[in-house]
Amino acid sequence: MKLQLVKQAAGELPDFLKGLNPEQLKAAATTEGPLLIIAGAGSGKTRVVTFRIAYLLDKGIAPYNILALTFTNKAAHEMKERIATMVGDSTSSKVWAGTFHSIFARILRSEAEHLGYSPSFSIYDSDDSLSIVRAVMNTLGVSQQQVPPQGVRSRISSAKNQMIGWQRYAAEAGNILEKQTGQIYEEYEKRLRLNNAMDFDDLLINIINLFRNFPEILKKYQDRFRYIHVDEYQDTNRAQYMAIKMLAAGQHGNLCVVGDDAQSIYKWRGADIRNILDFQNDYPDAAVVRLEQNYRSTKTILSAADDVIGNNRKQLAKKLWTDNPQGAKISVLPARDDREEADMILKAVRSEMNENFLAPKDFAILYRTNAQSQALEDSLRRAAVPYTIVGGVSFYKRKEVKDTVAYLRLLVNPNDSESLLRVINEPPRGIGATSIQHIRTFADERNISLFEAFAHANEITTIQKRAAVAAQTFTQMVQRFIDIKDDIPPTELAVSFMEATGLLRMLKDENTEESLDRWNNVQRLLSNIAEMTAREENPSLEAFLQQIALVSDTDEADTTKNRVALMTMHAAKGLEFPVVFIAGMEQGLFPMGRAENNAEETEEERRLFYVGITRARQKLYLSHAERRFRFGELVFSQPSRFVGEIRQELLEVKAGTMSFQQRQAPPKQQVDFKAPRQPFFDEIPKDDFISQVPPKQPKLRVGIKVKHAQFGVGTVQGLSGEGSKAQAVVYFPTFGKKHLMLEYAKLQVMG
DNA sequence: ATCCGTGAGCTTTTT
DNA sequence: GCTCACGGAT
Repeated sequence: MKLQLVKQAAGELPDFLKGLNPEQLKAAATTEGPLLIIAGAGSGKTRVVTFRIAYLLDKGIAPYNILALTFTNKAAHEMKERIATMVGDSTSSKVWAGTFHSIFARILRSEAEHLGYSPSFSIYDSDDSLSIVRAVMNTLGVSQQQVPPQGVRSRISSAKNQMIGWQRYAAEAGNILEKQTGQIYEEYEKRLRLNNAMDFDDLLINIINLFRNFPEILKKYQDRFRYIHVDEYQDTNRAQYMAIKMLAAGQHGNLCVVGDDAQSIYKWRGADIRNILDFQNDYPDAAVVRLEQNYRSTKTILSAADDVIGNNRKQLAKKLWTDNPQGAKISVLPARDDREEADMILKAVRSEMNENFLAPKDFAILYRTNAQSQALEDSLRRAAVPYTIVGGVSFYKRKEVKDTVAYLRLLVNPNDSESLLRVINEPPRGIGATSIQHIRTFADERNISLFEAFAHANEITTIQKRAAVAAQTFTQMVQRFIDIKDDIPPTELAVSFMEATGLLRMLKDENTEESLDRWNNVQRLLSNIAEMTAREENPSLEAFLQQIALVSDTDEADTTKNRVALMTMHAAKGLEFPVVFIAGMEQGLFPMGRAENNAEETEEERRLFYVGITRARQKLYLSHAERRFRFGELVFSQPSRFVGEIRQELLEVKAGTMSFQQRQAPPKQQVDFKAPRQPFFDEIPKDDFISQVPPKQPKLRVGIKVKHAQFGVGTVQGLSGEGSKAQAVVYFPTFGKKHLMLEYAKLQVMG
């Protein structure tokens, strides 16, 4: 009966939908009204959503009537690409597909004036917002020693995600800490406003404010977005939930959400799993489709995932199954320490490559924290196995890149005082903290922006003439570029502006390996602008800045290259690999220490493990170390309880130097912390070690070559003073003559 | 203003 | 083990 219905429907459906299974087909073809797709790991979720959109287009729905919201740029790109292969580039590119933040930023930019922002508002990332919190704390006289700024920032952010403004936050503040946070919150918000800037949270909140206060604008977007898709719905927070609800409340309101409650791993960032659990309450007439057939993994891997997630309580009913073969058992690799763990993984990679004809790109090594990548990298590098780190320290977080971005922001948004302060002494312009303080007071008194105050520095009696001249010279330089901003192409503008700032010159003149690296990074950013100019229809510096504010390195990871991928399990969501390693399966690390005694957090960690397991198609390895370096200290730990949640017959322990059984049975000899420690790694013989300690005072003479940490190699030209007053005059080819205090400057005598 | 050493905090995870 | 703010010294 049901099958017949499907068949009937299928008769009218375009051919390309025929490759779908009945559930997938239902999900793709139910285009009207609210729809909840509960999509288990590896059940073809992305495929279904892209087919659904292709189907809508095929039915004649205009591409700009379709909205698809994702969490990462990567997911959005992938979706667009897949749609493009089905309907062509020109149609696909008109579909509104992007991250919450980028789509909302785009809308906000065209509606900015309604909310009192200018369209060229700056977008602050979490580092920027942290430094504003710090600055605010300084002006309010709150000690950063007593109140960690990081904590303040996260309290503010989580308040914003729950749409609690500073007024309400302050009113409801119970303890001193909250009252203090409330004050900082207020000042923080005011400063962002003055700077014509939004943080990530504002991009969501301001959309809601816009829709709330301007019904006609809301209606415009409700009419535009007739078909709304939300990916990873389980990860939406309160604000995202509200925004979606408002958009879908219009006369069209065809809302399709896709998610898997078992893969909710962003609670810490404000994700509210209730949003998906309660979808059917919010939309009583919602259709529900469960995608339960897994096309990705072996039976073994799926059973393990099932064993693990079964220990969580709150779940939507679903049962994943697969037609795939049973597959190999899951290997457990017990190691003595993190280095041995890395070596065991390396060994396994090599033998898998040889035995199963796999290439580096078929492997992923996943871990809980980025810090774990170090040992793994070392191992792979030594063995010359090509690898790539996904995520990690972002290109856009490097100082010189942030400085360049700040310069460019200043160009499009001179009100952006944070950016001004960031770059004012980069290169040094002789405007010190005291002068800046006075200029700031001047700005506050006249209620003008810091930039304007800088421009009128000559009227400020409290600062030195030299500083005033420097301040004005700087603003005049920036102003010259602001004046021609719209008359010349963005790339040309950016390049000549950056030349004029002196930043490039400074880096070049420093002429060290690091500074040339930095110079290159600035150039790379500039060439990104050129790239965008070539790609976009009407390129602008504003658009470029908005775009880079919202991309992460995870999005840029080049998976096309044939390399072993290293990343956190969070970064791995949505990906799949034939062979997956999960490293660091230890109590205190995974689950994290703080989660161990907290049921909810343990459940979230468990979901993260579930995500990790289900990335694997054919083979899964779990490794753990008995001890590892954390915070520069050797830490001992037990194997993770999560490993024990997988039924024994699915596991196979690869004996390392010690067998798993030995450590699982209560060891006869508990590790005695007072006992002399086992030699760790290849211990350095004592004599060698001592000989490496440099003598307290290097024996310097005139004419000898020395090495300085910053200036490099130079020649000693003179010596003076004794004991703590001892000084040397050293000539460095690239830096010239330097007077150095021997007590501080650690000079190495060159052999 | 700039350079250096010190000590605290950091490691969850990201748009 | 690393990074960053801070303080002391020049």
